[in-house]
Amino acid sequence: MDRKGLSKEEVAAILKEKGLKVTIQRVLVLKTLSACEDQHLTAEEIYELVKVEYPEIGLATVYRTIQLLLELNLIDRINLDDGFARYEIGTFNKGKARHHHHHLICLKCGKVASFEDDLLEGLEQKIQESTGFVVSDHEVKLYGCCKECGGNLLEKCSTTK
Amino acid sequence: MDRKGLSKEEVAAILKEKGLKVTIQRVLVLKTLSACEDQHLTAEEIYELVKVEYPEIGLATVYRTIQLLLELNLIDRINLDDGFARYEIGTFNKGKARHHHHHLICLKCGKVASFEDDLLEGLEQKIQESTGFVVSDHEVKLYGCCKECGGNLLEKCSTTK
DNA sequence: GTCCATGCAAATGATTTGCAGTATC
DNA sequence: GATACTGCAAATCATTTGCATGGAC
Repeated sequence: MDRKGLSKEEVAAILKEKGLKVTIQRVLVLKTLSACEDQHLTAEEIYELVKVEYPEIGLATVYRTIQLLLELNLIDRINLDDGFARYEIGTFNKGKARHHHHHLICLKCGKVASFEDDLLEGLEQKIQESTGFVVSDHEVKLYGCCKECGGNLLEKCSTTK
Repeated sequence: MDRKGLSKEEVAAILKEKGLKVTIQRVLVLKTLSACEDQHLTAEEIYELVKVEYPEIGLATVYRTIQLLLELNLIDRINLDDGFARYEIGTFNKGKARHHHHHLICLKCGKVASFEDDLLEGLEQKIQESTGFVVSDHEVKLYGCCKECGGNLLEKCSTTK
């Protein structure tokens, strides 16, 4: 649990910098998201993880904290159409308009990998010229079959999200 | 309401071809989606539209029909993160793996425009080479500001979804 | 000490489901 | 005529909210 990600002190500093009151609950939620930055956690999962260190926390607080962190652009919301919203820590890109992560979703095992790339720079330009729509951000989901599943969609394997 | 899209007969033929029992409710749901192909309707909106022609229909039937049409790949689900799932008639591309529509979402007026394009052909190749992930489909959302809103995100205007 | 944040329980709201009646094939 | 589909009402379940208490500054 304490293997990687930001320390409590670093997380507290971020909250303070954003003008937020620093509470144990907020620190732990953000620290958990930071430690699990490759995991796309649901609110319920965050709740369970934080409870390990601080069993008194309520689920409603987790939801309220998530809401707050979203508004501050500290975290991103992802929707994998399985009935849960999922969250991951933001990219902290300096200055520029916020960019979401992009995701590779394996249709066989359900695994989700993130990747970071300004894939669509040329496209945004093209769209703007042809439609007048000015693109400020994009979100991309790629569906297919991961290496471990062998690129073959016909077999079955276990699910990890 | 009867302006464009498929006729009842055409819709009935599609259902029959898929091996489904042809009922008034199914015909009207699919016909409505076809008539509003540029509108990204919610289940509730479909319900209201079908009720005009067939007031006895129940909301549960609309949901069950949508589910069915999704499984048959006749329609696509889109999520604009506003708490509703939205639906649009599929692209009917012959043979090939299914491709979602892509969407331009105006952050100012909320308008959503669709566009169809194999934007990411090169990228899919690149990803496959570097990660072993075989991409079979992609979904892209572009956020920004539409022509009518003047590409300036600071003003306000009415919302149409 | 003030005011905001929290925990609990109750409310909300989109979507799903059970069941008895009804329509399609 | 058998079976699958429908409508209604009740159930579900993620998320939100009201309110009294507790904690951060």
